[in-house]
Amino acid sequence: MTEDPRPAGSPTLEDVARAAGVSRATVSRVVNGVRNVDPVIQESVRQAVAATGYTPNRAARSLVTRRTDAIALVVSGAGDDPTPEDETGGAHPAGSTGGDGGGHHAGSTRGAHDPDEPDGGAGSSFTAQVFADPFFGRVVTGVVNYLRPRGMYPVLMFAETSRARDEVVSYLRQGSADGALVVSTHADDPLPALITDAGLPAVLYARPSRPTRISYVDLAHQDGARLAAEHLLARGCRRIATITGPLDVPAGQDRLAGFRDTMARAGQPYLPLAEGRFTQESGEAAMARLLAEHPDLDGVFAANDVMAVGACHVLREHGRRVPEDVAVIGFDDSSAAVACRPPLTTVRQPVEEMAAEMARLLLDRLAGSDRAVTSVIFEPSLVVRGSA
Amino acid sequence: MTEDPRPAGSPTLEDVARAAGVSRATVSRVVNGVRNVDPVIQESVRQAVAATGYTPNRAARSLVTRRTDAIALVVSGAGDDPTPEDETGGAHPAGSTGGDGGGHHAGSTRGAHDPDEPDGGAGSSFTAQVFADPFFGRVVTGVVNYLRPRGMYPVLMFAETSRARDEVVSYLRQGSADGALVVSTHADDPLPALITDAGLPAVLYARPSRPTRISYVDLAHQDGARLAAEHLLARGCRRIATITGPLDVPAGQDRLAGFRDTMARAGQPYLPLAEGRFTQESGEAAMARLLAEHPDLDGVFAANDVMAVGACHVLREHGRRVPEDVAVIGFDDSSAAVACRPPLTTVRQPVEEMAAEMARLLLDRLAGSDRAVTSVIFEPSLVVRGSA
DNA sequence: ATGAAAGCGCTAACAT
DNA sequence: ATGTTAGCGCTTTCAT
Repeated sequence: MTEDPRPAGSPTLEDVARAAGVSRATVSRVVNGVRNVDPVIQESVRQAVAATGYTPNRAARSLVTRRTDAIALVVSGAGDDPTPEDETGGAHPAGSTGGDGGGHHAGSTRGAHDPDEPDGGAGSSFTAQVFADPFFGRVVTGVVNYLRPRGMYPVLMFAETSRARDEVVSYLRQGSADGALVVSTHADDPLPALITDAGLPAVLYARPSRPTRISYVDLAHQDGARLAAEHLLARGCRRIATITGPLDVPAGQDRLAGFRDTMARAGQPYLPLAEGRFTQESGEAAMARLLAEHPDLDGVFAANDVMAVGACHVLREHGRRVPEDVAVIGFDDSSAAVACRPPLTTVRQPVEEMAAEMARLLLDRLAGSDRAVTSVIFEPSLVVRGSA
Repeated sequence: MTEDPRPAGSPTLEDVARAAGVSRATVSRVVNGVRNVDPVIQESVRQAVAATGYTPNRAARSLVTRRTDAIALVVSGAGDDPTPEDETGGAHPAGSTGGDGGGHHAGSTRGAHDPDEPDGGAGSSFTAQVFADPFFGRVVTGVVNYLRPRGMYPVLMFAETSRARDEVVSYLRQGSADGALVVSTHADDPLPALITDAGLPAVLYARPSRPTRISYVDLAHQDGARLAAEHLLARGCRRIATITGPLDVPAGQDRLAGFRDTMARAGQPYLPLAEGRFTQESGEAAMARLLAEHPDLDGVFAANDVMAVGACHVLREHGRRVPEDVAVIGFDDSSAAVACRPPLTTVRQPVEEMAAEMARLLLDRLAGSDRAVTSVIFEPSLVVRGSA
């Protein structure tokens, strides 16, 4: 009987305007907090908003503002498209605990799903490996903590194949996100170049291995390694070895360089080393090699905590006490460090703060207030716990 | 000189249409793969698309389709807004390695930032705790692996305060995402109800502690606990204790119930227990309590791997060998299980598959093919490694 | 300070 | 099979 056909969907600006007896433009101004609005009208509009339960439609808003208030957080690898023989090779996310491989399943497996790599399966997939390392969770934490107060949320993407990289670029070009925060886990990652070539705003975590005109945050890795070396030396260690990160990525190179330099300056020209891949498993293997060749070593610097944990395990299995017989020092100050027994003395990388800064740089760039390409380098610090 | 004022922004459908000499509608059809398009025209449109470098604008598309192809992945807590005295209390994300607390920072701290809880700082923040547990990374992995082939990506959100919950609801109401996948870490989480009350599509990971008309995936926790009990019993353990999860969440309750029942049926009516909070730290504390009261125990079931790891540490420190003196069995089969020495025998929860299923349920619901509220329960399985 | 109107780029009837 | 047209809901000149 009434001539008030309720609008089907959720209320629009139009509805609010009608309810408040003003124009759409005015409601829009109030909603967006634009000045030049009569306080009285302002109030009535607010009431109308509340009464109607109005919520602005993001798509409509984006269409005109050309902003989405979403940013992509992409974890990038350097791999080419996977080829049959490349399945497990090449890729080594910066620190994973390695394949969940071992262990045979016993007991009832009458689960509703096929156990052989179903959708979303863990497998040795890149995404699975990525989160096995505490590092990425910290990046997410830092990014979220910075973004959230600003009403923004990260869209999680992975770019480990060229196909995935194209999808990321495409996603950004569609205007699905205003920019990208990229954490690269590999050397020669083509993604940063792809993004900048497309003229898309982005900021990196860590210096790209290929020079690229793009802002990034990074750690003074060499300084961190120096802290580690000095600590080991000060402690009296004289037969020191190191488990490096992958030597094709800057972080791996720099940590080694910084450590070796400090050792050399201290009159220790010979530094046994074994390369790891930032995974616990690789750390274990590296430690075993080191121990085989240098049974008398009394100090080890691992280029990250996860490998240090692996080293501790192997040392213990070989009857060495940590830190009494062999002092071990890690890098990152991740949750793995405190979970370890003894807790790891380590070089702290303020990942959360660095990630937040990365987000800040991107947002500044988006706001247009800071167009220049810059880099922000953080200082590491030593955290002394039980292992050294 | 030419009368071809290049469009400022990126090319639109209009541009492509002009280049191909057809109408916008036709281009739209080609782009969206709608049938009824002459192969010849189809080809010329494709060329025009390539030539112009066209990419569809997501906002414009969303505006009319009312779909964003984005889904929210929200990690939810039950906390009220934090009050001064509530800072560290109440909240216990389902498993974190506990505060990074210990360890004093030494050495140079001439970092560019204030060390006292800056933007994005780790602190004891909810987000930081969440990712300290391997569990969430696995959820993300499963969700991403399911979504990605479908051209969708998760938006990461945290909802640990009532304010944050409102923001999540608001975000969804704005049409920023088509639906939500929610992983609740606490008992009495109000978020599921808030979401369904708002008529928003969502699927849960784990049965809500309050009955709610909402689909979810879950694990047959009791069956898992039974597997653990049977294994310990079969192994010959007769003085068995358990470290439970928080007893106000279903997963904690069910795992205890299943374990206790199986023990009772096996003629073991007395089950010493200590409650943990799914964190390594709490697992350590619980183990210490158990050991103090029952120095002769020979088997321990921890309600998750992270606590089991803590238990192993404490047992070793008290001179017990695992598994020779005390057998330890965990739950989840997370990366913590294989990282542990000895590697943990554990009850596997197929988190990645469950998360993928959760995503599938949501997408089905969004596609309208499946409106009914359902639950999918997965079967756990026993993974035998070294600790038991 | 407020309203009218244009238009962001796209899809989906509807017409042909 | 293709083109025409009418919006989707919003912000933003431009008038007033």
